[in-house]
Amino acid sequence: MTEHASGPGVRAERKERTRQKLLDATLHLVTTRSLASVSLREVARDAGIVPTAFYRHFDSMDALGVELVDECMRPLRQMTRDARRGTSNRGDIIAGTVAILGRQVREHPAQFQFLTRERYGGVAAVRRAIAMELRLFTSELTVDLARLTAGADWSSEDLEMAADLMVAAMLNTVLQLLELDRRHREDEQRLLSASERQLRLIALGMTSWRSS
Amino acid sequence: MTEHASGPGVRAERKERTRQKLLDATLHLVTTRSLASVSLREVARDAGIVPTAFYRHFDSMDALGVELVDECMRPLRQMTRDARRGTSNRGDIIAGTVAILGRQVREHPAQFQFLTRERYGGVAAVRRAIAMELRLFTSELTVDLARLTAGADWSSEDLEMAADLMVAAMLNTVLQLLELDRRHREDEQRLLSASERQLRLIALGMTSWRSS
DNA sequence: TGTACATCAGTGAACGCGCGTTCACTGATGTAC
DNA sequence: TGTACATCAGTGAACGCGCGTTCACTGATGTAC
Repeated sequence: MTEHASGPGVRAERKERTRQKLLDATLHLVTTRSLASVSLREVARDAGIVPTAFYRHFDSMDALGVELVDECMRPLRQMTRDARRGTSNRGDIIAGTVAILGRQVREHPAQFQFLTRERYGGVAAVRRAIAMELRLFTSELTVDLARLTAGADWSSEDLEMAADLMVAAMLNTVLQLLELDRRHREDEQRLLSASERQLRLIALGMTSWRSS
Repeated sequence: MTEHASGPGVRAERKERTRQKLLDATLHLVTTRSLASVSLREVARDAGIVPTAFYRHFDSMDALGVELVDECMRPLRQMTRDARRGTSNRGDIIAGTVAILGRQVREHPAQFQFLTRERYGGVAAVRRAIAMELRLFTSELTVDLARLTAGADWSSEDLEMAADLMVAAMLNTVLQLLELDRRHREDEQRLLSASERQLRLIALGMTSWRSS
């Protein structure tokens, strides 16, 4: 095998490039419509291959959708990592997190569009994949909150409740950001400011929780 | 015209019944898939008429979808009215509201399913109709909050921010309720309890807002 | 290095199917006198 | 009340279209010797 000595080889490289073209074409098509209404033939056409060649890469559009979830989750995971790093350096966790959220949505609108639209969309396998990733995201935030509230006798149930609320608030912000993305960008700061105050409101509630 | 003297007439009654059958059939089909993937022929078949007769009632599936939004909004509007009535009588607004939310979702799962799934679904006209209704819902809650916080110098912007957060939290609860609806109902109370604590956490934050 | 064979991404014809929409129609219900 | 005509919800045949999927194929790339 040439591959072991000198890399993936020309054929493997080309295959990977086509595969990526299929994913990109689908992501592009799905910004204006739902995944369920995008056909295999459309995707193949936009990727520049014949419909039958699609099967060299994915078993079905559903399978492609699941792969696309994984790819679109990368900005979200990056966001978590960035937020963690920012936390250890500066003081204001909330301002930093919201800024990162805004930047990620601005830079990867299609990915967030896909995730939020298909979260309750028509393809069950895609729904499940997104739900799993979001559960992971919430449980990570729960752990972060546990660290931040150490000593204030929070039950794990209440920590999860608070994390869930924060994730809901952030997802709501993402949806609002995506909605205005198509009209006027000037409102972005207003939205991010509201998002920041929402998280601050929750944090403020947490300082009084149980101790009130 | 017989109608003016003795009511809608046999023909009009039958037409209305068929129209309702079309809406019901669509609502039923849409509990497992997205509206965009439901065909006119399927709906007609389930309603017991020939595909071409569909056009006697709606111009297209999109038009039917918009009508369906209106119909599905009724439980939500009822919820708002019930919550208001409960507020004036008893003391604990939050517990009452969450109980009403749980009851409405339990009694009208298909309607909530449709609204939450199509909120960011593939049909633009339906998305717009739902967005309009939810904006109305949030603005009504903003007014309620203004009444409750009278004297605590809240800006209208902050009131809207808080109302938006509460609506996001409640929608998140609705989505979670619908997810478990298909598995085990025993968790319903656990979810509603978490939802109640989330709203309480926000309310707690509001009491310290600005005054902190 | 050169040759003979294997692999496999992409091709193109073909299929049967359900779709939305058109059209001329039927026959029960409604209206006018 | 009885009759003649109008309305219109629902019928059924027909259309052209894009769909997912099958199949045998081509020819460039990879492998073995």
